[in-house]
Amino acid sequence: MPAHDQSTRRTEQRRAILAALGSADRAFSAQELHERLRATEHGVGLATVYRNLGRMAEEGAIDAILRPSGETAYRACGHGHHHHLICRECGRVVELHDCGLSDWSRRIAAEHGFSEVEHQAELTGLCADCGAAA
Amino acid sequence: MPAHDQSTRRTEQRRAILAALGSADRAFSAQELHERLRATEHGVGLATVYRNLGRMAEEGAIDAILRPSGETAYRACGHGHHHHLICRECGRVVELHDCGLSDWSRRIAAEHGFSEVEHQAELTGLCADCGAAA
DNA sequence: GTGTTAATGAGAATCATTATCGATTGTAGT
DNA sequence: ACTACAATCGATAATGATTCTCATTAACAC
Ligand SMILES: [Mn+2]
Ligand SMILES: [Mn+2]
Ligand SMILES: [Zn+2]
Ligand SMILES: [Zn+2]
Repeated sequence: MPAHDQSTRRTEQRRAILAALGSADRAFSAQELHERLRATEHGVGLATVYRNLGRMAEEGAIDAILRPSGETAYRACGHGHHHHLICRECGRVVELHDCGLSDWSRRIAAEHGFSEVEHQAELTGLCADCGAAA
Repeated sequence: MPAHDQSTRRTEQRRAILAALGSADRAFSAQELHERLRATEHGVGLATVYRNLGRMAEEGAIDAILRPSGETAYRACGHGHHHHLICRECGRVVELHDCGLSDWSRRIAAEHGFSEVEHQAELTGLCADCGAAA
């Protein structure tokens, strides 16, 4: 009488992580999220934060953003192909569902005999608020 | 009578590092470069490899490429603004001095009230050789 | 409820990168 | 060529992020 089921379980920790990401408009690293979760509620173990972020990312539920420092940050984004416009001061993230690279990418790939080409792009700058700090 | 000079010294190690980078068409991480240098010649200390790559990168002498894993790889590139087309199989790097993002970047920035916007983009795929491995 | 087993969490282990600091060495000056 | 000295090197310790271990907990199908 084996309980045969390998589906994903709805744990309290995962709910907390998703909730934290969902309410923010910026991306958080595992460390940052762990810290933030420690305060509120009952906290979530660091390993659990890493595990869930990693899983959710490969399931496509959230987006992984690689910071210039090399750390990975995560954000609950809308679906479909898009890029990010990130404020390098406050971290605010704007989703860009209007991708202007497809044509360029395709053309370059052909010119150099490359196949199965993927592209990755990101814009960084100062958002309206942070840019006001003249 | 102090020897007042803070210029960059021409050390044997730096020459070796530059030579190794210059002969390759792919990017190397500090670890990889250290390993490669260990075989040939008299080898260079790991810390020295890190120091010099870091320095050369911020001096603009070489390019730093952030891999998806988070490690930083370096390559001796041509000057001026450009992007990279990288084979995800063999690591070959093609410099793209034809940047097709300026317009898109500018427009997006204006639309969202961002200023001082920089863009970063990279194409990955299979080069002609690696794509032949049907 | 009970059983099965995915999920958790405290802490050890990895791995890349950085910091130490005494030993070298490039160089301007003589 | 000889000196003086700061820049550089290199062996190694330290850091920091991420992953692994494994005993304990808790979803959830029956
Ligand atoms: Mn996104
Ligand atoms: Mn380059
Ligand atoms: Zn901002
Ligand atoms: Zn290739």
